[in-house]
Amino acid sequence: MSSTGENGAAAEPEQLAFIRETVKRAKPRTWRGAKRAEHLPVARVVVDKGVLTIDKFFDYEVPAAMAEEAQPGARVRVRFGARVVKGQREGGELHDGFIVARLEKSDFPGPLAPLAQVLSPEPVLTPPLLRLCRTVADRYAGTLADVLQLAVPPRHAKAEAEPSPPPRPRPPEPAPGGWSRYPAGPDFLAALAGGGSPRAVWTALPGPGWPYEIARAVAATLAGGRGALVVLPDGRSVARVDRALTELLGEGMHATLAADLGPRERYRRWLSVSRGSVHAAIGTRAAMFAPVRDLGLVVVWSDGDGSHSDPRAPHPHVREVALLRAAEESAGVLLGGHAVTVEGAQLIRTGWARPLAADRETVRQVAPRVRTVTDQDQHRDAAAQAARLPSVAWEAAREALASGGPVLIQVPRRGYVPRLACGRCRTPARCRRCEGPLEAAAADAPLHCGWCGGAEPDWHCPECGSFRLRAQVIGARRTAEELGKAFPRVPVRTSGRDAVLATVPAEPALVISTPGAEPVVEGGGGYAAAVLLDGWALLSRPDLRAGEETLRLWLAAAALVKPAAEGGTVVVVAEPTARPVQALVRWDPLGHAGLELDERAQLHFPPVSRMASVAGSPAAVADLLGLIRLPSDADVLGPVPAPALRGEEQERALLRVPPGQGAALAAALKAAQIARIALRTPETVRVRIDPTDIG
DNA sequence: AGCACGCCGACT
DNA sequence: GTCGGCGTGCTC
Repeated sequence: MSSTGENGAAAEPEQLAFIRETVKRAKPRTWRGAKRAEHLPVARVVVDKGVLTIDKFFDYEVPAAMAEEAQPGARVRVRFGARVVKGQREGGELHDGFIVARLEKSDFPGPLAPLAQVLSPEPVLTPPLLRLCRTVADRYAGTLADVLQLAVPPRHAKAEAEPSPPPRPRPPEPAPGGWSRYPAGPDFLAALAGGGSPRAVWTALPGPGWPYEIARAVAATLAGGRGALVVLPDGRSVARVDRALTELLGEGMHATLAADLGPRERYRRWLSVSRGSVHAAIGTRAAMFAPVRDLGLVVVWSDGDGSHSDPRAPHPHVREVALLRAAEESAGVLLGGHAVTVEGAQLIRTGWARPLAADRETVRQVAPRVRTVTDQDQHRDAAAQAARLPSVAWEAAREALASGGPVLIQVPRRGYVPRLACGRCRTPARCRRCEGPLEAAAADAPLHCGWCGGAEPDWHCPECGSFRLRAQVIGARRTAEELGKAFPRVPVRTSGRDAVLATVPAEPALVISTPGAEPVVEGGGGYAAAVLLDGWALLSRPDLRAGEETLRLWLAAAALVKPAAEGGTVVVVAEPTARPVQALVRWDPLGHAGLELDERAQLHFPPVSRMASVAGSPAAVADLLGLIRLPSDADVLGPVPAPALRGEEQERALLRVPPGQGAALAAALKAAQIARIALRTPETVRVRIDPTDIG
């Protein structure tokens, strides 16, 4: 076969793609014997190479032709892994990297290879961004290269060629607005405007005001001559703050770094921040690294939301990155939400942040009335019974619809797949032979075991003897169908995973939503009522955060309901004595977070202790645990069997250290990982600081 | 990761 | 004598 490509017409698409790629990107010359730059001839480079370049910088010679462009922060290509043949350096794979410094001389004893190419002189990796990425990598036992991938967006040449507008003018100091509802609110704004760095854990009042409060905090920071950054958990909340900022400051005063923009627009906006044209940035998770200059304020909204945790290694969390930035860049912090996380409560308790909350009287004025009801309380009405609505919930929904407002029904996610449990006492229905979960292919279909497949024709509950079964959670779709029958002639709208509604009209309707997908009522009036169904399903999840998370989901829904004075009612179907239920009834998220924090402290759980998980094959986990040199008062929990991965047996161990030793734990884990690579141990161990799924 | 260098057993 | 085993170490 010819190697010259005459058979190109028959080539596979991948080959064509490869050819196009190689043709498009000009091959950098070797710069063999080229003159080197006279001034600062050494470029220190962070090479964007996977795990194996264990966090080292490499020095390269700067050819004279690149002396001007090869500035710190610039993207470059370098040859890596070359070999020396007959005194000449040959080959070496091209890798992308960033210049971190220009130096007079290198401390590397051998000869330096020249930079292959300056991809772009744009100084994207600014010193503060580099410092932040280094700090985040250390905090999470990850590599700088991994964090850089999260922090610096891919280059888009056209976007880079466009000039950014001149720096935006500073807005005037805003009036306190909704912040005057919080005793410490006006002072908080004034401190930001005055160049101070106040740090607050903000319990946001229910209602539609919070995006405007965030916008005012941003405006105050800009007015004081500094920059501001806001990170929110999803696109809908970004859009709300985006609108509030535009209303308050006008067009073009902030950059919205949304994920759905396309690479060019995204990079264009990122550059407008990096170049200092725009002083405020908002966005979802990835925006946590936005290179806002002279940062005066970082805002994180709803820091308990799971999407603030980055799924990519080393899994940095928006709140933690925000706190690291605030410390490093002397910025203020606003950690806000309708709920308060345990981490927020801890920041208050240690004195690092101040609580920013309204007094009880104000809360009473704006919060809806909350009632609890157990789901044993069945309604007499046949339709309500079919919809499994307790009578209190049924009445509340009926009255709310009659009053002319929409009613929100929150249903835990699960779809149609029924996981069965005892209809009376909620004990999961299990197979008598293998303890596997019992399932039914359809409602009224015969029972069988989900593990061994055996039939279970005459099940009864081993705990209470009941013969009644029910699906553990009825999904949003089926709830919608059944409620539609229960309330004929009332429109039913659903919002969930696949189709999330941003808003619903302020008219009678049943709005069925999974937690976190609740639409906002147009016009700012709010729902007339909300019914929070199947609370037990949220509360009984085997997760350390189940209580905290349930309260967060409930408060987020309840915050969309009208104040009690305007008839707003929330009915939560759950055991009334449960702590999150109590906290919802009293609308006391801060108190709840404090109690949770006490409990975590007692049990030596995070965030009072710092934890890390190590997962992999039993041999690999044992190997790492044998190598690691942990701080003396560290605990090793496990290893225990974990769910198989691609059919491979897996184990997981948890490492735990007391407060203040998180950095030591991360360092020990990183050292052990490096040692394993050096010893050429084949199987990798997945290390995760602050694991999210601990039962 | 690749890929070379390096120091001990059976072969043309 | 040499070819080659993959242990060990490096990549600017």
